[in-house]
Amino acid sequence: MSNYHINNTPLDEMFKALSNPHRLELFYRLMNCCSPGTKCGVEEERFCVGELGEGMNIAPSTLSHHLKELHRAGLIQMERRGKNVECWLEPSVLTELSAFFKV
Amino acid sequence: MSNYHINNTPLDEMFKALSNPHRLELFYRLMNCCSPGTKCGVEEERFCVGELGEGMNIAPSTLSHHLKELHRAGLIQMERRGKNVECWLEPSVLTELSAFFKV
DNA sequence: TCTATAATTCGAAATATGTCGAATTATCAT
DNA sequence: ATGATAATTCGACATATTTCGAATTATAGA
Repeated sequence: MSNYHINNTPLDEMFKALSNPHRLELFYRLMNCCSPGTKCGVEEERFCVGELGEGMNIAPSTLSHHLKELHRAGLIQMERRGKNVECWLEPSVLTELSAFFKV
Repeated sequence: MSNYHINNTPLDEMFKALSNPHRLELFYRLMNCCSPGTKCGVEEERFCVGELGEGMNIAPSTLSHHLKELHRAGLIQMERRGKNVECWLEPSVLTELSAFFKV
């Protein structure tokens, strides 16, 4: 049986986390803000939960739930800073996912 | 909104197809048989449905269902040859999925 | 044409997921 | 302390998914 893991998370759980359109959108937003040289490289400018969900038309509780799923799957990082909780993405996750599909 | 598609399939549907352990296993088996130079490069030696599911302990109807899902998501190819239905994987799918995660 | 094999379709049942609103917790500013 | 803002937890409900067995279809061979 395939037992492929990335950072101790079974790969199918990672894909499950990415299999919902809202969650994929959230992940995608973090992808496009955390590239080296752009926004989230700088710690002070990470997205907080509320910002991340802007324009997505989902309840705050749903947003929270989705981000927790992404976090549980090891896809994103979360950390409270004051009233906000900041989210970001470790580039190594992208590298390893990319490598999985590498021909 | 993220509208990332690969071959006309929304990316979240591809990940949904890969989000089930059995389906991921099936996909993985095809990945490890269709690399250039190995098995499935040669048309005569592609896996058929029954072979692909060997040892997975799922009913034939379940196996069929899962492969259909992978096919609907554009992840694998299927074609009847006699009594069997052959399955294989186009390398371009791997390339594009890998590219999505490329930092 | 009849039989065996490979695979699919169908219907049903159990389980999981996505979503919301209400209540709660955490933190900051006054 | 009190109030305001950000986020989470909880419970409920509707919908989707996974799985099976039985019935069906497709094909090859005797």
